[in-house]
Amino acid sequence: MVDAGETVTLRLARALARDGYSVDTCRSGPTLAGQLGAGTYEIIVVGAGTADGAGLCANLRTAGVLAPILVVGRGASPRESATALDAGADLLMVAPVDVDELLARVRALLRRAHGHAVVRCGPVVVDRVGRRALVDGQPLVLTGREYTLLAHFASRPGEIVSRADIMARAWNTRLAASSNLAEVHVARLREKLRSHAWMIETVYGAGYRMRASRK
DNA sequence: TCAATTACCGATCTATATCC
DNA sequence: GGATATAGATCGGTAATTGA
Repeated sequence: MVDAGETVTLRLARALARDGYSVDTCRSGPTLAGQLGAGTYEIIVVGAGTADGAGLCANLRTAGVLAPILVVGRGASPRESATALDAGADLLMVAPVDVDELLARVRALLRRAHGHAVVRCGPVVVDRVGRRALVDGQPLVLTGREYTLLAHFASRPGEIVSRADIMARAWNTRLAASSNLAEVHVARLREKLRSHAWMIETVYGAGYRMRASRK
């Protein structure tokens, strides 16, 4: 999420995080360019406080960024809207933005970009667009962090996921590496998986591995 | 030494009650 | 009826303890 107006950004970012999204924020296009180098994003939201939203869109597209871009404008005229869309924006919303509508637009853009992306790993099914998870067809009630962790594991079955990777994905590495947050949340996730807790296997000294079936 | 578990705390959200 | 205040619930985090 790019926005120079921090108050608005924080409010929307908080709403997105509450909905289970992992959110990075930055205040300008150049800052975003640096962050894009460090990782990939499923969607980019350009806030109303950004000086040149259309220009930023154009730069992102020129740089080869394919992720959907949602631009929040300040009462944009039809001409300004057209400029932003032509520059590479996928959707334009006019501030002030209703948070529920923003979340719905984000989901819609992700649907358009990915289709109904469903990740399956044995009895676990993760709907990445609907942000739901099922085990043996039964819905799992997960918090945002727990969902992020499960989706991350499920998309890498059989692959060792290090704690550093977990921290980077779910916490954007903003916390100290000495924190045992990953352990705590994995434990909570296992608790909710109940009889399927075996699916998250500890790889001593390396991290965790998601297994689709018992050995 | 590393990983798992548990208890506890603070921040935030939500539902309900009260007041104007 | 709408706005505001309050209490309880929930979530995310830290720290301490235990076990392999």
